[in-house]
Amino acid sequence: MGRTPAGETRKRIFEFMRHRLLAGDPPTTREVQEQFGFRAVQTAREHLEALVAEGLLAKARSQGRGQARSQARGYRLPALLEQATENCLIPLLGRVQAGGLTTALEDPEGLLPIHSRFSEKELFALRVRGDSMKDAAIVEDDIVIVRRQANANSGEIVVALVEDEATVKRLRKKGRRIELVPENDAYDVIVPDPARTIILGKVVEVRRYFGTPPLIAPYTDA
Amino acid sequence: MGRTPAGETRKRIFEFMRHRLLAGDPPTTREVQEQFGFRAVQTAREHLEALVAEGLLAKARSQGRGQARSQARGYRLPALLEQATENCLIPLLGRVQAGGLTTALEDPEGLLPIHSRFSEKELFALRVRGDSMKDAAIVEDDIVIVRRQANANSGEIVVALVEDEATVKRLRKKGRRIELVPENDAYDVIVPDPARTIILGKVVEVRRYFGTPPLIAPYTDA
DNA sequence: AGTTGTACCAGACGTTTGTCTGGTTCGTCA
DNA sequence: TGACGAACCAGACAAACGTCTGGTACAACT
Repeated sequence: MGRTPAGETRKRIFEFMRHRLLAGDPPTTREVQEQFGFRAVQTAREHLEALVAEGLLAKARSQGRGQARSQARGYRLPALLEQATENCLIPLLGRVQAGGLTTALEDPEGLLPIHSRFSEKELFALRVRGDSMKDAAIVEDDIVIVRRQANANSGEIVVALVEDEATVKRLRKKGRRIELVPENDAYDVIVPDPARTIILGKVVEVRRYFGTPPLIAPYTDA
Repeated sequence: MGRTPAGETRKRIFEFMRHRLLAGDPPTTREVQEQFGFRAVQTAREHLEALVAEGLLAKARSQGRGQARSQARGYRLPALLEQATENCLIPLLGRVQAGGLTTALEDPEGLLPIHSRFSEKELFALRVRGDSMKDAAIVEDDIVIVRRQANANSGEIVVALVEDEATVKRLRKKGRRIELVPENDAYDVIVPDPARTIILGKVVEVRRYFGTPPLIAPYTDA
């Protein structure tokens, strides 16, 4: 029977699917059936296939062999399919004061879940200490997300290890020399000894959380 | 045969699972088997069950009835299980200049994928225009993530609709009156007409992207 | 030499789950 | 009034998939 107003149930089903899929828990056809009180699997299936036809859902490929049948729990969000490098966990390193090179990078608060175009392995996050980048709108307790790279262009904001201390500054190249420029009149430009300075990476993102701290997963792997 | 050095394959399997699960595409036991070239399903299964025993993986509950059997593609990341309200898509609204109340909130750039403790429905994101919050380290083109709420405490940063224009300011309450305080000496405090002012929500997060823009999903639903 | 533990293999059983065939009810439009 | 499509239902088949039983090979320790 055409019980519901037309497309109304369909929309609710899409919302349900979207939530489950974003949670990483793809439902089966029968779970959809039960969720919406259908007495036939086929009803749920027809709605789902209609959503696929509309392009709102996608079905996971049956990788490899025959393709007649889809896989179990195989509905996906098409937008997420395109961007494989979506969800990842990157180490969030605490505010480092000093210490050796290795210790400077091994004080993890945990793993920060982010969405990024970059590959997970080339990223890490660092909590900012001090106000030397105040005029670049980066302040104490901000989290900078850093892409590991040994070089950067002049003008980019980088994380550098100077004399075993990690610091966030704007990079300025003068010929073959480099300078680390704070964005705060109260601080002086650092002209580091190249032999004792390593560029850890380039800041690709800044985040600041008010009130509620970010979701952080416990640090598990190395 | 004890081919691999001990725990080496196990670690690689965990990495594989983690990637697949974060991508929202949980593998089957047999997919793990093929991925690692095992000739028996059981081998993959034993590794997976070992990871569950170590607490690195979890198995999805067979919700409801008997619990003897797990569901298909049922391995999950335990950290993600605990926090159901993880992954969500929130509308990113463009920089609004003017326009009616409704139009002010309906100029979506797309859907921004984020991880948050808040429920998806109470959140939206807004691109910041102008430098009136410069001293609070919020500048042009920043993205503020806002939790919808009609009231806020004094001192919190809010998004308010004043005379049909959306604006980010710090809220100050003076008795029954409210003030919207810019954090920039070049601007004056706004003492808005309460009848023509609505607090849209409170800023819970600020983001700034350098170089590479954020991942944004196309706007689909209403 | 025996024991123990890890990593692996072969094959099977039974549930889960996608898919199919065929049917009903209702609203809409010609 | 009939045709048609949308939404729904009943029941079944077959592939996918978790799980089990019973094995082998090898290293480490006693």
